[in-house]
Amino acid sequence: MTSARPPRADAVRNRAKIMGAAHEQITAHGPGVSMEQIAAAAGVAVGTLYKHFLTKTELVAAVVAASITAVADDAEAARRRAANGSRALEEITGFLTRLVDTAAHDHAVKAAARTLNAADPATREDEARATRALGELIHAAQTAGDLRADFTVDDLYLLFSTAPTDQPSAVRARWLTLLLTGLAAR
Amino acid sequence: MTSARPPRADAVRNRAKIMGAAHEQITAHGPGVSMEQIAAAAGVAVGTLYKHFLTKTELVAAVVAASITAVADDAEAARRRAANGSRALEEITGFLTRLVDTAAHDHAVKAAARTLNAADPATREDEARATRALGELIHAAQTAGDLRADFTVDDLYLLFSTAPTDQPSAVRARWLTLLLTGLAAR
DNA sequence: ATATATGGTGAAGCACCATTCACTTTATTA
DNA sequence: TAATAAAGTGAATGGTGCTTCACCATATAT
Repeated sequence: MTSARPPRADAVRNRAKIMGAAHEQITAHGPGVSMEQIAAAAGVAVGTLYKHFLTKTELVAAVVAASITAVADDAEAARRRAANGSRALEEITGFLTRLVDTAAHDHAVKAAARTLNAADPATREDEARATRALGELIHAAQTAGDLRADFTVDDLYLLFSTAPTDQPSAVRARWLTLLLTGLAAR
Repeated sequence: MTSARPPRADAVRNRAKIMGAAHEQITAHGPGVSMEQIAAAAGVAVGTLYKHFLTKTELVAAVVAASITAVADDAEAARRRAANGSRALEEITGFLTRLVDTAAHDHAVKAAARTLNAADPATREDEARATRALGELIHAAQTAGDLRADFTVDDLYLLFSTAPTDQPSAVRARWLTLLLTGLAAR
């Protein structure tokens, strides 16, 4: 039926260059960068961006989606380590720390946090992968008696979305400490 | 020396109208609202805004400063109640809850959180008032044995700046619970 | 080698916004 | 009441940024 001719070689090359430049620019300057700037970084004309992505929104979404894939991969790696015997709570805090540290100098990941539950099928699948892996980690930590029993994956997403990504590393560490041990006196 | 003639009556009236409209518009639509829109809401021409405030930045700063005054007043009221016998920790969580609830539908307060340590003398004084009152509250709660001993006013500001103000009330409540009791199993 | 559709180009259109300024209106003062 | 300086006006300016399109270049298929 839809026997679309395969894309031209230069089109494939340019698409990759555009995605790379967009990721780089959004990471550095936030989703506010102009299309002109992304085009310049990719070494193509603005018009070319529009041959590949109908709107700027679509381009940003593609970059964000790639970031989510990376996050899902990290979550699965953490679960695997926990299955091999490392402590699940440590894997959870490690995952969260890495995520927050990344977000601190990567606007793309930060944007991803706000995008939860609003994307294309492939991204939905990545979200599901992350949710599955994190859910298992949480369950393991609870079984080990290290994590409060009512903690959920949504809680974890909530905490990430509120992380102080614009603060220096020491402040981020303090934030995690307060979170882990709570405000109340022991 | 500087015997500047007192401002005209209509100028005073318009300044008030502008501040009111600006606060209202920023609360509703964020600091991104156009000067046109603020002028329309105030019932004056754009040019008039510029007779009172040299730039948009200055106008926004004035609105934010007013919000900070209100916050400082609230902090002092909470301290007063604690001095009269109510529990200090409850006053702290009450203060934080009110602040977050307000920020949830008031972009001006949210902007104020980002403005800490960067303003005119009067605002500095308001910040100092808030910090003094909250510091005393924290000390009282620690003396009562309700609050972790290493908690500081900066911690409180950190937590507020990371509050999920864009989430529904139930989520905000959950956030506060996690914060108070911590993630670790009891 | 030629044909042709796919991809690339970037100037121009369009919309939005902050800011300015020459001019008009009006509160105040004498 | 007349003079005058303060305040108000809003069209115009200039800048930025997304998006479009008529045209050019070239990779691929025959």
